[in-house]
Amino acid sequence: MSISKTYLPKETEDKWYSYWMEHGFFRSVPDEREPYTIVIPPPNVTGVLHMGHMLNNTIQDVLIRRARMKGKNACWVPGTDHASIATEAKVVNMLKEKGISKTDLTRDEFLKYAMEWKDKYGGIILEQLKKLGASCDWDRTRFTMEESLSEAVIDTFIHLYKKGLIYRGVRMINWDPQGKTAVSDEEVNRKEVNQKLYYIRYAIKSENPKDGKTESNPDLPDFRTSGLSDYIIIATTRPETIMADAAICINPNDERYTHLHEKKVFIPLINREIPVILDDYVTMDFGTGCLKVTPAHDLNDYELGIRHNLPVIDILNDDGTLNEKAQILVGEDRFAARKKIAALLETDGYLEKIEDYKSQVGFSERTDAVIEPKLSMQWFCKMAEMAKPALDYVLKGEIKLIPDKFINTYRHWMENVRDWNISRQLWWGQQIPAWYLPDGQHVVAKTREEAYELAKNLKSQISNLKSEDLTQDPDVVDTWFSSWLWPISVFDGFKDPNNADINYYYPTNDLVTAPEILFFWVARMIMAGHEFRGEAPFKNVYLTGIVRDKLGRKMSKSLGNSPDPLGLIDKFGADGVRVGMLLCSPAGNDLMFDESYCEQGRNFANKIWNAFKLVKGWEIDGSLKNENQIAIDWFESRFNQAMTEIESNFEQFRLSEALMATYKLVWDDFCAWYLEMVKPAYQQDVEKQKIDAGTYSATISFFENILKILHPFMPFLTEELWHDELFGERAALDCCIVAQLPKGGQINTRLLEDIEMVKQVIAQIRNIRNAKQIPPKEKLPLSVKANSGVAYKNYELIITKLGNLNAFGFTSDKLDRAAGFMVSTDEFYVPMEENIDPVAECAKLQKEKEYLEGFLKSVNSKLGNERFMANAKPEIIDIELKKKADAEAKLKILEENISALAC
RNA sequence: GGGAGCUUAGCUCAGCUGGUUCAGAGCAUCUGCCUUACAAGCAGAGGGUCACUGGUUCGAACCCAGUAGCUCCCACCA
Repeated sequence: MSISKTYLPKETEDKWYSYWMEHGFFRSVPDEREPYTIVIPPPNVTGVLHMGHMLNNTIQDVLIRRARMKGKNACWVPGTDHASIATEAKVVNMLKEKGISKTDLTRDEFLKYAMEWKDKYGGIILEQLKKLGASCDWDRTRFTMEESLSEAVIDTFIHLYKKGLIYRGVRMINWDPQGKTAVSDEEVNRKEVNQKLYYIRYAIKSENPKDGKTESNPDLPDFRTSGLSDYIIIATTRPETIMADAAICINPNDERYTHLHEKKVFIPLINREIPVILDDYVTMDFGTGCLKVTPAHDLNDYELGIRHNLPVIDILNDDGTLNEKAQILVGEDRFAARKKIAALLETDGYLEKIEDYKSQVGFSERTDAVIEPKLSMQWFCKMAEMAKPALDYVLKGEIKLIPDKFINTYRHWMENVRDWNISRQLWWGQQIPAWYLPDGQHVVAKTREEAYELAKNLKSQISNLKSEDLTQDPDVVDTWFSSWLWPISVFDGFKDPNNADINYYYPTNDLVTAPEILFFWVARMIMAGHEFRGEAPFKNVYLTGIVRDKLGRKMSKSLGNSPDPLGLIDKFGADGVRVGMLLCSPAGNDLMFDESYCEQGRNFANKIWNAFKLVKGWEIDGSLKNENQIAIDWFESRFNQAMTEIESNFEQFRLSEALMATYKLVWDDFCAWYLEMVKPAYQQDVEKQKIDAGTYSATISFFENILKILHPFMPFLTEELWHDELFGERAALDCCIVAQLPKGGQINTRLLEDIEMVKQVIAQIRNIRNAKQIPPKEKLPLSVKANSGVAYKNYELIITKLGNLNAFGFTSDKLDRAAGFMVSTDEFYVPMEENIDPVAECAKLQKEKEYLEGFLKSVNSKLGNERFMANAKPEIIDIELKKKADAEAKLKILEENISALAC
């Protein structure tokens, strides 16, 4: 049979994924084994796979596969999030394209469209995850808006309401005029924006009617010509809100304005009279020291308004246009109005000046619209009480954040947490289970019937209240109010709090997610875990970095700098991409992604494929003796050593280092050294090189173990090779995916050290070839003058083979006419036909000597330092003493050689 | 404005309790090789003022202080 020259991922990936599915390897049901559980951070149901998902899910899959191979009952629960704002926006757009407006539809009609749309386009992302090799238990796929999960949301709402943790209140909220919904503080991105600061004149109401402006004489004074000083100037970035002004505020200590105390002023253009109030909230040295107070459109102004009992005049519609309360520019968008009002003010002489100004403006995370502070009746969830235990889990280490630098951030947030605005003015989501009576009172209940029963018992209940008189709150809850239940709800822990699944799988083990949602999601899951199960929902939270491009920019659709993940898989194979993602993802740091990492991954897959091809081509000759025992013993030790390194890396979630340790073990130790040591030598006269049975079986066994440790990183390639007849007959269920990782074994450190020396000898021989332009095929002789304790005789075969020698001998004398080198204190000579250039040789030795002398000097100064001897740990001193002895021994030999060369 | 973190080779990063011949890895680069598994490869090599300045210490990439640059989080100065 012919084996392809390179590994061809396309021929294996779908095949093995289907095979794993068919044989139920991803399936998990509770049993007597120890569980290992991960719940996926549910991607948006309408989302498509991006690089962040690739990273995140590669990590989860590596963890889950490794747990499976360590004998645990590994369960990875997949699913999607209904993502109310994002999905509703998409559905609204889709309808708009069809010429349907959301406002023309009833709630039920809209939801029907949305559900159809979700069924058609939703969940694509889960199919994409399969291409990556994600070994989720697909039978457990959940959706945050499916019936039982929604029911959990409603039940928890009612539970928290009864407990007094959910309340309704008027609050200044972040209004997204584009999404027409409130968003939480955390969903507002503040960005610095170049703005204008408008200086506007407000006329002061005169006590004396003859002086000018009074209520009865509200004609506009002409500031341009009158030279009147009976006005004050305020600075604002939002001139379009002057019509909503309720007062002008000055600092009571501001001496410039004492004459304004108790005065009133007129709002320009509309000439509404407002008072001048005093509050030391106003900074005297900012702007003009006069602040226009607009309670309806600014949080601080709102609070000022409450303190001073000011009216709230809301001049904006929900879509950001001005309403009739503005009196002028009604119907204009807020930004258009800003420009127009500036022009009006200018025309009428109210505009003193305009300055450039930079300030922070809030943008909606979902729609990127400028957030409008707006007063609104909203539902809130009290946080302080729930935050306390959630903080303790992390501070006490019951939940570990990896990397731990996030603990500080977490603490800061939890200690300063604000109540959570959980209502959203949308239809796509779980509708708030609150019911309003015609008189405005409300009850909270799961169904209309229950609500009616409660309503009937209210004190001030209207006579003849009918069930139909109740109207349910039209809003839905924030998406996070369903996803915070995820680790519990996926196991039906609300509907059936004592079921076998939840008891077995909860708390889950590791959570892999992005630091961006540490508060949105992780913190709240911890709160919910504590509140509803009395237990943390997971033990470790691994926070991945943000995938950025080579230039360090966040990958985004608008920048177009994100590669298509499926395109990458197509190009480099899923295994190659997985390796590529991990190679550039140091724990907890952002990663600068570049395709070349995937290329490296693909090359690695190819390397393994070719190693397989080599071994596959071997034929056993039973009559041959095994002469490779040393190589076999060495690799076994090396393998066991690497296993402990890899294990330790995994324990610390250093996945990229675990991968690198594996990479080097396979590429360097196995392919470049071990296989080269044992592979049958090139023989021209023999038809086909053969191998002895002992070496063959050892190599096969090594290879199989290598496939196992590679599997979590490269599941497809390893499964493909696993089933080759090279490894013998396999039963249908004997798959790499469920193979058990080898247990660690003996590590012969002496042998490992010796082989390191041997490698150096071989490298030096190759160096001589390079330097002297000797072709690799030409065999060379080598003589050893062994001064250290290394038994080179044992390694004669290896050195002869890899150095391509024709003679390997020992000598007690230095050789002339030979290229020499040293490894540790041992001397090696490659006799040469030609004369060695004594000058060059001498220079080389002199250089080495100088280095050693310098080194020895520093060691000696340490050893001669009383304080060092007094303070350093004994083992450090021992090391220094050994350094000294080694250096001295080597120096002695060098000096002899130099004098022998007579230079 | 407040807080956290980062700065080590061209790139991405290790460097764990201050002490191995400690300045490392992978990639990239350069040189030589189409050697019978692999040119997506093999064999070698070069490459660093550990951001800067001081301090502590017998000893500092590592601890401390300051400076510069970058990143992130939080925050209501119109």
